[in-house]
Amino acid sequence: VAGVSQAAVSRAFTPGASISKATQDKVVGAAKTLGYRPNLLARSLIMGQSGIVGVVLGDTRNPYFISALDALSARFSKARKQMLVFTAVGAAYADLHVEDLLRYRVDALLLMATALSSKLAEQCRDVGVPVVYFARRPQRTNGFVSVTGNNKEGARQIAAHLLQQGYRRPAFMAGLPESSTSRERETAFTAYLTSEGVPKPEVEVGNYNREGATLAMRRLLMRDPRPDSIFCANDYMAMAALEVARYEFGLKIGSEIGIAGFGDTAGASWRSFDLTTYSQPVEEMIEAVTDILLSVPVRTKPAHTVVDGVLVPRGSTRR
Amino acid sequence: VAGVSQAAVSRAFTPGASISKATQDKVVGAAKTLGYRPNLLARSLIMGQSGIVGVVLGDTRNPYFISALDALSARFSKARKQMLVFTAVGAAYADLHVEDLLRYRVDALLLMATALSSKLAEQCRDVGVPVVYFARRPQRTNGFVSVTGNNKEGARQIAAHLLQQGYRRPAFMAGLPESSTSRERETAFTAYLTSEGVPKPEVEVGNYNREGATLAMRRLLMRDPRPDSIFCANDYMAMAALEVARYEFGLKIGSEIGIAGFGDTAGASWRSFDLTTYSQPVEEMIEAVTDILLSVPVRTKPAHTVVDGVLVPRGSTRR
DNA sequence: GTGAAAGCGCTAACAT
DNA sequence: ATGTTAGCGCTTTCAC
Repeated sequence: VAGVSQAAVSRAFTPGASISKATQDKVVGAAKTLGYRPNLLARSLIMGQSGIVGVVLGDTRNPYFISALDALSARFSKARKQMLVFTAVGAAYADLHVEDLLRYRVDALLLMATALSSKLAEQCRDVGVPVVYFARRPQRTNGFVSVTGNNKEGARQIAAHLLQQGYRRPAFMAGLPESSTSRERETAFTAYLTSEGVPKPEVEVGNYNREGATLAMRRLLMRDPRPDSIFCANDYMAMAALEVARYEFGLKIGSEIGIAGFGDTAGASWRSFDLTTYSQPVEEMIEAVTDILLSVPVRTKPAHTVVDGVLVPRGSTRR
Repeated sequence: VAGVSQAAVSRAFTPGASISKATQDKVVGAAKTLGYRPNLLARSLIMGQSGIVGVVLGDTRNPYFISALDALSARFSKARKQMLVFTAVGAAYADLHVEDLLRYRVDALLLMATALSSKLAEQCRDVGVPVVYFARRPQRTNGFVSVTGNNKEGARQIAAHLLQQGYRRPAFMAGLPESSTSRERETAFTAYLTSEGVPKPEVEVGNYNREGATLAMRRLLMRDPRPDSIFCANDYMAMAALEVARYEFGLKIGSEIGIAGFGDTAGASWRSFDLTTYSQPVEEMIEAVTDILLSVPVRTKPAHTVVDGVLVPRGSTRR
């Protein structure tokens, strides 16, 4: 090295360490000329924590999760945390990727729009790796943490809005039938309708993707009697549904068929869609996630954070 | 441990190591009951390579890069490589994030739709970390590798297509003026037009985002004489431009105004847009990237890989 | 085919 | 405020 001991170098790169300005400058100067950078892998080894959070992203088509990733990256880079990212689209469970992430000794796991088998989830807990679910809830609640939008309230408000606009035969397009998100939205939607004396809505499954939503919408519009409005479990499917109604069935959106989504995702506000929806505030939700993740040792936060959104009425449900 | 030495355990988890089936089974069995997983951080320390590739994503709004990330993740998880991901939207350079990535001893760097200051780029080379540019080209070509779509050929074909459809006053909407991608598309577009005796196209800058594209489109459509067709530097801006023309200016897309994009990104084929574009085959481009990244020590690949696309004519330029 | 010992680059406790 | 020493969990010669 250039003049000092190994330990001094370590201290020079540790923010609150006891070191004199003089030696600190010497070390930093030498580092600059040598192109030296502390090896954080080695630091992780001894410190027992890596500064890395594992992220598994289950749905990349939906721009909502991308903006969430974006917000997450911004917050993490401020906190000097890194993200080890996987996208696990097709797979039902994120297990495979999580197995790898665990080997890299991630400090925590964030599951966005995906779930974990309960076996592996328990293993994570045993190893002491906290697991946070984003926009999804774990099957068993024991000791896992989740951050979601307000699915129940949102679905309720959409239902109320549809009835108030004069729609009498609302239908529901589900996402992935096994996802907690879709189920919660469906249940609350149906509950409100029946409480108002409206018959149980027709349901088709769109699998949260475009092709599924297109097929599901065709099936819904060919039913007899035809639904006069559709609540789709997310905006992404709603946009596909809207195009089917407009371009394949020649329906006037709003007056002849009402369409609502969920999330107020990028695209919903575009003129081509002008989609009624219930917002899921990304920034707020990500803040809740990072609050949990960055205070890893502490666990004072409530197990399930539900972030309220707001009804965003637009042209797609205007009669 | 459960019966054997430390070295044996290591060999049990190293695919091609010399170990008997019997001890291997013993070790794996013990590992399972203990919940043991090899610590890849420690392995990285001694092996001198981490198995991690640093990815900096410069444009998350454009779904093209998301699908690229998706494809990348799929290929990497097969090769048991990890991705340390940052999104660096606002920033002109990815330097800040790269600095952090270097400390984690990433084996390679992938810059998607973003660039690096030449100072840091040189440092990467000095440390022996290969830098791959995706959909962007480095300023200085020395020893850096890039994978791009065929910007020149694509822009040329778009220009030819517009003229052939009978448009006589094409304009260009640039992305980020400093990005190589936008510049290449503009240059080739202009070159073809002038070679055909058409006056130099009007140009406005849309900054690759929706707000910028909306403003740029308004400016273009208020020019006198008004352009009769617009080539936008990517699909994402083209979709915004199309909505401005259709909903704000009441123009019939295709007959009254031609609009073309670049990339054949998600959304371009939707009925609402039906956008003429030149494709950038994600899978092929990502394959080129992974070929380079996964053969790290070797460097036989050409420095700049250009992946051909194909003209996708759609309704937005049909007169 | 297996075990012993050394060392990857760092931090932490202790001594100075 | 600084240097010394030990050790984080692994892979790797080198014996056996």
